Amino acid sequence: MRLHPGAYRGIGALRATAESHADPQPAPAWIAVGRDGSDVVAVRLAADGAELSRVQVSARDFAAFVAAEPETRWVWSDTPAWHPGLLSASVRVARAHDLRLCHAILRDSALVEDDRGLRAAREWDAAPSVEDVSATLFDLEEIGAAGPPDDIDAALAEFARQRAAVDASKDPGRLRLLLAAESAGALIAVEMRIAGLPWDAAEHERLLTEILGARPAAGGMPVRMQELAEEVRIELRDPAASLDSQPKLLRSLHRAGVLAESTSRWELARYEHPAISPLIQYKRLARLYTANGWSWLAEWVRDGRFRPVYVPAGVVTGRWASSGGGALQIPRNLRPAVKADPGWALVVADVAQLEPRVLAAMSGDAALARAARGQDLYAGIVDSGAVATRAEAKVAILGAMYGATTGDSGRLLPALRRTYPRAMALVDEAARVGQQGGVVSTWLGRTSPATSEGWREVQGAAAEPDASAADEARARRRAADRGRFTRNFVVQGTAAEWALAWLADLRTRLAAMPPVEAERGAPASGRVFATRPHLAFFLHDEIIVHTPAERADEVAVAVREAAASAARLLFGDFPVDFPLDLRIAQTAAKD
DNA sequence: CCGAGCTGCGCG
DNA sequence: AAAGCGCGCAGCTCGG
Repeated sequence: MRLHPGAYRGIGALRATAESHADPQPAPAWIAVGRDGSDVVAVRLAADGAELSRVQVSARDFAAFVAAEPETRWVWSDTPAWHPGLLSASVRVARAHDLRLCHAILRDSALVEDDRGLRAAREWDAAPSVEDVSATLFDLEEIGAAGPPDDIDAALAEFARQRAAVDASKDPGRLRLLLAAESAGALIAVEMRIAGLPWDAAEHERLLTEILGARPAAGGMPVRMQELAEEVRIELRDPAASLDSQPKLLRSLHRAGVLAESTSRWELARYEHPAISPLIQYKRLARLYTANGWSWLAEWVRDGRFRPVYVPAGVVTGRWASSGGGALQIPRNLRPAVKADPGWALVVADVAQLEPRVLAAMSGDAALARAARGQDLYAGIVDSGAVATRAEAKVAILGAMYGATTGDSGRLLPALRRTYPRAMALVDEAARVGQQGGVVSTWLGRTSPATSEGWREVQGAAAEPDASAADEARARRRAADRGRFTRNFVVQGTAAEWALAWLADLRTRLAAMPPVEAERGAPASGRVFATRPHLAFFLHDEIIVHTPAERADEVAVAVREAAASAARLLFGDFPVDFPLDLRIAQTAAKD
C-alpha cells in the first residue's frame, strides 16, 4: 500500500506541512510555544529540529507576535488551549501542529517502529483542554485538571519525540500527511464553534409548535403530545399507563395483549393494535421535545448561532465526536432552522456514499471504482450485475463494511465477493486480523487500539483445556465483535481522513477569499469570520459554509475543488470519483 | 441524593 | 423490513 507518488502535488497548506523538513526548499519555520506564568515562550526551530532562538512574549503581545509570522507552523500543546485566544484577537494561524492529537496517533500507529518513548510520555494522553470558562464552580476543578502540559520544555520534548518517531517510521510521508490533516481539523473545530451554525430560533419555535402543538405553560407537556398520550391510554384501557418508562409501558402493553419484547419502534410496528399508531407518534414527538425542544433552544442557541463543541478524533476511528448540544444528531426536520444571515447564503455539500468509494480506492478495486464512477454508486453496482436492485446494492455494501452475517445483507455478500474481490478481501482481512487480536490501520496510518485485558482474558479462558461450552461461545462472540469493529475501522477511519483533507483544503481556499465590507458582515460569526466565507458545520461527510451571498458560487467551486484535492492527496490518480451533492440556499433544509 | 447502567432514538 | 459499524443524549431504574 504505497502512497501514490503524485499524492503531494498541488495542495497548499497540507502539502507544505506534510513535506516538512524533508522538503529541500526552504520551508516555513516551526515555532513551538509554551506558557510561563502569564507569558508565552516561543522557540524557533531549524529544519532539523535544532533550537534557533527563544523569546519570551507577554500574553498581551502574543497575538501580534503570531500575526507577524503568517507562514509559520505553530507547534502547541492542544489547539483549544491556544487558538481561541488568538481568534478573539482577530489572528488566525495558517498551520499548527497539535501535540496532543498527534501524540495519540503516533503512540498507536503501526507505522511507528519504536513507540516506547511516546508510550512513556503519559502526560500527553490527557483529555483536551476545556477553554470555555462559563462553567460552574463545580466544573472548575475539572478544567484545571484537563489538558496536556503547556510549558515549553514539555512541548519541545514531545515534538522531538514525534519527529523522531515519524522520521524512523515505515512511511513518514503518510504520517506527516495524517498529522497535518489532524492538526488542521483541530483548528477548524475551534473556528466552527466560534463562528457557529446560523440558527433561526423563530423558525425553530415555529416548527416545534407545528409538530408538538402549543408550548406548555409551566412544566407541562405540549398539546399534541398530551392528546396522543391520552389516545394511547384510552386504547390501552389503562388511564394510568406510563409512556415514558420502558418497563411500565411494556407491562401496560402486555395487559392489552400486545406481547412485544421491547418498546422500540420497529418492534411495536409489527403489532396490530389501535394503541400502536398513536404510541409511535407519541414517541416520535417526545424525542423531539426532549432532545431538541424549547429547553435545547434556550440552552444552545445564542445570538442566532448554535455553537457545539467539536471533539476531533473523539472517535477511535478518527471521526469527530461532539460534546454538548448533540451537534451530530440535529434531526432532519429541524434543518429548516439552519438559516443564513440576511445577505448571506449557505453552501451545503455532502459526499454521496463516501465510505464505499474510499474502500474502492484503498483496495485498488477497479471494478468497484468503475461502479463508483457516476453520482450513484449503488446504481453502478446494479449495472455491474452483482445484485438486482439499488436497495439490494445498498444493503449489501453496508453489510460488507459492517460485517453482516445474516439476513438479506449476509445473503448478498457472496455475489459481492465475486464481483469486487479486492474490496471484499480488504475488509475481510481487516476482520480476520481483528478477530485474532491484531490491529489494523487506515490508509494514512491511524491504527486501531490493541485488545483490552478483558478481551484477552476471555480468549485465554476459552483456550484452557477445561473451558466450558459457554466460555468458548463467549470467546467466539467477543472475537467476532472485534472482527466487525476492525473491519469497519479501516473504512470509517480512511473516510474520516478523506473528510479531514477536504476540510483542511477548503479552509485554506476560503481564507484566501477577499472579505466583504464590514457593514455587510455577519457579526455574530465572530470578528475573524464576520466578513468572509467560513465553515459553519461538519458532520462526517457533510459541510456547511456560511458565505456572503455574492461569494456563494465561488465558494461552491472551492468546495468541489477541495474534494478533488482531497481525493488526489490520498489516492493520487486512482480513478475513483467523490461526487458531491451541493446546493446553495438560504436554509439547510433537505429536499 | 448521586451515579452507573440500560433503553431508545437521533445522526453518519 | 432491521441484521452488521461508529457516536451523544435524555429519561428511567436501581443500588449505594
